[in-house]
Amino acid sequence: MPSRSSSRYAALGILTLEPMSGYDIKKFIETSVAHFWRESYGNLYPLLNRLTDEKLVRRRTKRQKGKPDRHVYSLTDRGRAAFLEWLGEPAKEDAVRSELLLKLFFGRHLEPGRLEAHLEEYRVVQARILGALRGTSEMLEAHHAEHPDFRYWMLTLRRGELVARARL
Amino acid sequence: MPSRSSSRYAALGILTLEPMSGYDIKKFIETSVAHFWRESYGNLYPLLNRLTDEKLVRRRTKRQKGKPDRHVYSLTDRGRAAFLEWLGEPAKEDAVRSELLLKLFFGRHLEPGRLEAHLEEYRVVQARILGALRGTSEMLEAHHAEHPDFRYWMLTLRRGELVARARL
DNA sequence: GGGCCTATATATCATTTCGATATATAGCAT
DNA sequence: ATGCTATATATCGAAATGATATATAGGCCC
Repeated sequence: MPSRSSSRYAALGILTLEPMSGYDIKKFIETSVAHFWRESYGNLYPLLNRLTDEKLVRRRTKRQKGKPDRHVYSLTDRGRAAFLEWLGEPAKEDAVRSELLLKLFFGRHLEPGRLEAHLEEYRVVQARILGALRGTSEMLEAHHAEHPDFRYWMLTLRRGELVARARL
Repeated sequence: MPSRSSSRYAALGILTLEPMSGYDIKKFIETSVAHFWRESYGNLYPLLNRLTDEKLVRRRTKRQKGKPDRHVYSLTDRGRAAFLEWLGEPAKEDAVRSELLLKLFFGRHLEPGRLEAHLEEYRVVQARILGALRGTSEMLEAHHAEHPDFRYWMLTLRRGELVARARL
């Protein structure tokens, strides 16, 4: 088993778009794939160091006054190859962990009102996410015509919300 | 922030049903909530030790010939109280990480056939999960009439599969 | 009856990941 | 003046994963 985590490929994939700093990568994730992918700094920064050691990315350091040095990472040929190889392999099953469903599962122990409150809150969160995503996708349509895939995820999430509504 | 992981409450919740060993808990998870919750032994065993130290569960050891000692854990009053408190709190957002969607996101780099192959594989997996779940729920309906909640998740998953089909 | 697989049962280990916190400053708003 | 937000990296403990080790009973297959 390679056991290489998919975090690394997420980072490499994002670097196919353009060279970025760790901070940029995090920002990019939050404004595009946040609804199905998350990264923490505590994961990202050590990861970028490892990728640099393995020569999958190249680091260039820019000194800045006031702020810490800015490390800009760009993909190497080896990095691109590794990314493409991963991309072609079948996707691993998602590691799902839904606290909401867990609470529903134990709903018998809950006084009736609470359960509905949990569900309602979930619905609100879903609606908020949907709204945010709609905003992003509109922006992307305006700026990046080259990503026709994007509608897939919007569809996915919209259906996700329908599911949430139906559950109520 | 309490930062208490929900793993502990999953374990406590399962122990509200009856006293069990770590092995039993794992088995229970696999045959009931597997489609939205997973636990590994590497997490579960240390967790049970911690819960014992915190007096949220009580451990009784039964010697067995051939097999290792069997540790049966039962919920204490404090454990039950902690579980109920957690149950009443709003559910945290799910930590989603979908490798499939990530690969779709970078689908531009993929030769056309591959993308469909990923999706098709996903659909097959979804169908398999659905089948397994149907089996479990039928069994539960026969044996445990006290859990009317169960239909929720079956609905949830069935819709999940519809979403997957729609995505294709 | 020998070999193999599955189930029972706990434990540990390296690696990943999360979540929180620390540090430092520029710029904007109140 | 004060505080908030954005920029930017880094580290730490705790939690979680996935793999592996150990040991044996019982069933199945040929």
